Amino acid sequence: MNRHTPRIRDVARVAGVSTATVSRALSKPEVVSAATLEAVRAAVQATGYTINQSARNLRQRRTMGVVALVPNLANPFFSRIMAGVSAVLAPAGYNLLVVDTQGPGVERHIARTLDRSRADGLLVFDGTLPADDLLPDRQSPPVVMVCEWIEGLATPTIRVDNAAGARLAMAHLAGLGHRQIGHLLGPEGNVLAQARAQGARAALAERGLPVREDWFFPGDFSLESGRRGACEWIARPDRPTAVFCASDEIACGFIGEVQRRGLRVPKDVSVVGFDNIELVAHITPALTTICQPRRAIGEAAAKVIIALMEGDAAPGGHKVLPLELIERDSTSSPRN
Amino acid sequence: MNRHTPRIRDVARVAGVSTATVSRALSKPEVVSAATLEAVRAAVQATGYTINQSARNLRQRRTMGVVALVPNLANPFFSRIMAGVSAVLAPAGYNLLVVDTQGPGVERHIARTLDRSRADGLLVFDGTLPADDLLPDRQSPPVVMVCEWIEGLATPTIRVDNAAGARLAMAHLAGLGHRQIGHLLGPEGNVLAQARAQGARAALAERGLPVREDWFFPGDFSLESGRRGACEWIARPDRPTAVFCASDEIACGFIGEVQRRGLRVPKDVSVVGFDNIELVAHITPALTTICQPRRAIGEAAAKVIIALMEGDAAPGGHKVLPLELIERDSTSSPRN
DNA sequence: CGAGCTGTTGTAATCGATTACACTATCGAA
DNA sequence: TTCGATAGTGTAATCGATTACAACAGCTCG
Repeated sequence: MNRHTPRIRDVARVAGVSTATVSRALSKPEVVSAATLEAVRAAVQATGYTINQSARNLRQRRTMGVVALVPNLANPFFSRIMAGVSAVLAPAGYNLLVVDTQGPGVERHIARTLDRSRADGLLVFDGTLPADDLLPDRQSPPVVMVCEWIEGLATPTIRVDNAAGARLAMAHLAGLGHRQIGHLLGPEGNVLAQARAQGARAALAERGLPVREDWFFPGDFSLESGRRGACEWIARPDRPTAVFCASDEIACGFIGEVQRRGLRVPKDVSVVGFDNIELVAHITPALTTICQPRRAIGEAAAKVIIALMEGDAAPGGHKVLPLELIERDSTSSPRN
Repeated sequence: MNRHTPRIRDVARVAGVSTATVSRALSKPEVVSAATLEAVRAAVQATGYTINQSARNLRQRRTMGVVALVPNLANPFFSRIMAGVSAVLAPAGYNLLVVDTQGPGVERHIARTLDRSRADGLLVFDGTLPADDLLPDRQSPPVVMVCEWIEGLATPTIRVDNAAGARLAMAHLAGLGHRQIGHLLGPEGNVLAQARAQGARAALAERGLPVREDWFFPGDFSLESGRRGACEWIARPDRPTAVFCASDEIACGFIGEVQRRGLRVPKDVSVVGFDNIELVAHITPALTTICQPRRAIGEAAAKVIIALMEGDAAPGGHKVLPLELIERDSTSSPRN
């Protein structure tokens, strides 16, 4: 019958009221009379009307969209956080847009998202973005940093205390009797990696244990860098009896290579990871690791950005979620 | 200075031209004179103008958005596919919206996305959605099924030949000399799980090997279901000497539990997975698995949906991407 | 009985870009 | 010189909902 999708005008005609009334019936039902409300409902049914979001967005000057800027979408670390974000955003009527900050020519694309007509809010998971772009001004939507942060940028941040997590790990290893403890680092410029390394150094120093830079192996959070770390670790004549890895993926890569070389975990080396991704409970040995409440991080981030978008000026600012050491089978007392 | 964000009218005034000209200068530069183009460019610079997407969307009757309906966002299997999708969508100017099809009350939310004013295209990763909702009509945007599909729904689909993948796995195990081969199933209603199970059965039958239903262990793609499968497998007096798992996560859960019980892989049981997620190359033993080209799947899906959105009526329809068995260390000849 | 509410509805302006159509200037061909 | 084609630009309608404002009915209160 209708050659095009029904508009609010069609509903109004069928219901015998004005478009204003239809609009009100749909968005604030409490201001229209019961009879009219019913008529509108029926007309909506009859016409199969669905609202045109673009028109509403234009008029209301918002997009109902939240953009998540994620460094490397392929990293499974983010998936559970995203699930948490989505679980809060969706019921509130917001759309979750995902943008990968890696890859060629993304700068342009990111810049595009940074204005209000694109998104009402921004969740930034990447601490390496140029801080200038994220400064709050009239043009750009509110920003919440998640996990990572940018030094000197005062923006609400949801994160964990990474240094404290590193201390937990080191305390656990030291408590088991290890006195020679190394660290597999995350990527050089990364704030998480830095905080974890700094926490590890501090924990060693506090206990009077050696802080040897040649036991801090370079890496980048990836499996492959864990594997390389294992090669370097093995090659060292005086190698640490335990290592704390800046991520679970590093730990998996490390353990895999160590085992492939015929050594045993935890017998020959104890290993602690960071993140507690699902899988590490099931590898052999099950990985002792620092558990990040990933879903809670996502949920918290979503709640804060919603509060900001809906006008709450100061919705709590920085939020630091608790970390926890999960002891499994990859750590034990050193051999002797 | 300006109390509000600059509009095209402001640019027009500064450049001394009409809004129509500004619009043309920005979207089809070839139709305006070089001088005007330059003036507009300068004016855009001067005013800091950025286009208002909502207005453009309203007028052009599109949203530049593609929605991905994903069952369980937390599943790392999807992350690399999403990276592929994003890598194609972003340069083409489309936004990627992600919706989790699990969780409470999502039906309403999904329904909302299914009209043209919300998204220009739909990528469906969930084969359990009601087929009716996805039937193409004037109201709903084009749909591409990815990985999973819905029986009887003629919609372009990007997938792999799951049954063939299962055959590859079984052929590999049979080739090693196994004659008692089991299968850890995916979730019951899932088309992927069904296709893989059916392929596994067929491969066994073709070779005259026993097809024993009690060697088909129930599961749901998860690590935990792999662990449970291992418990059941161990409890069986006459257990198969090899198992093919419907996903890598199942395989990891299975291997972990088997090893925890003191048995060895592949000595006591050979294991083949499905997907080739990054991690399984690094566990011990490295997992032999069927490699899905996940990034390529994402890229292909994005290309097809773009073609559909831009009007190509028949952009190739079904596309089946190649699978490959990757032999690692979790499979060997049976003990005797 | 009239002023002042309250509750309900309609009219029309508005959000900001795109684009159909009309118009002018310029140039080559007849 | 005139006609037509072409290139470049402006005017104003349009996309579809929201909402400021006004209008009006029915009531209460003095």
